[in-house]
Amino acid sequence: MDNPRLHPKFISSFKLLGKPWTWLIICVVLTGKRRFSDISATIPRISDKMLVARLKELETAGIMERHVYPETPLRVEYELTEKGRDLKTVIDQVQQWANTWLEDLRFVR
Amino acid sequence: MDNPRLHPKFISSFKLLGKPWTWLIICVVLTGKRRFSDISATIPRISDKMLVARLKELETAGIMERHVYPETPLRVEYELTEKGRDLKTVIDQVQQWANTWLEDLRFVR
DNA sequence: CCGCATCCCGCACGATACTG
DNA sequence: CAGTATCGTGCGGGATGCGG
Repeated sequence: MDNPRLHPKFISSFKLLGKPWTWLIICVVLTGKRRFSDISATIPRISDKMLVARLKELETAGIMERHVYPETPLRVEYELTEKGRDLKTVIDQVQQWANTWLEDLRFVR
Repeated sequence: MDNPRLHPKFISSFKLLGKPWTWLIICVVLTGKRRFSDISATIPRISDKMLVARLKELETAGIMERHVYPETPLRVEYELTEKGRDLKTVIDQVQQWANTWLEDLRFVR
């Protein structure tokens, strides 16, 4: 049996989606615009530095949009593009798989 | 609007599936039993060390099975469990998303 | 205060060589 | 062939600083 080829697009998508936190960030913003501090508070133990880095990557990839409102205090909101919202189908599948196969190990490392 | 809660099972699954190479490894073994060297050759630039580490993790998680045939030369084959094969739906969704939205950027970093 | 940059440090990761 | 051992390096985590 021949080995399968890994499609370049598939490899590319995991260079982005395979990184830590990325999925959780998308999952949080999936339900609507979120402020930086909202995302930070919703995802346990993510550092500001990582959150900034991942958000920038997602923005560059055309998955996330960044809106700045120059108020005081400064307000920045993040929103998924259509490309990003299309990832909901993927996330739904992961959720379903997790519900089927994973015990509720709340504190796994 | 309230922030969504991140379901513990979803967070748990990300701890495994969010690691580098994991998805590509699953993708390779998805089509049938594979030897260590097959997986290594199919995935570009993965180190033996990482491949061993990820395979062990997947085995511990009940996603991958390891079969040893004590021949000479030694033959070891890896195979997905039902739990692992169920991830095909997720991978199919990612493939579809990639086909829709990604340019064929073969050499993106 | 909020969003983000900078600094330092430890650990995961990468490359290479070696073993049963 | 299927892994181990070893050594460097770069990325991620945590604390702190800083502009607006």
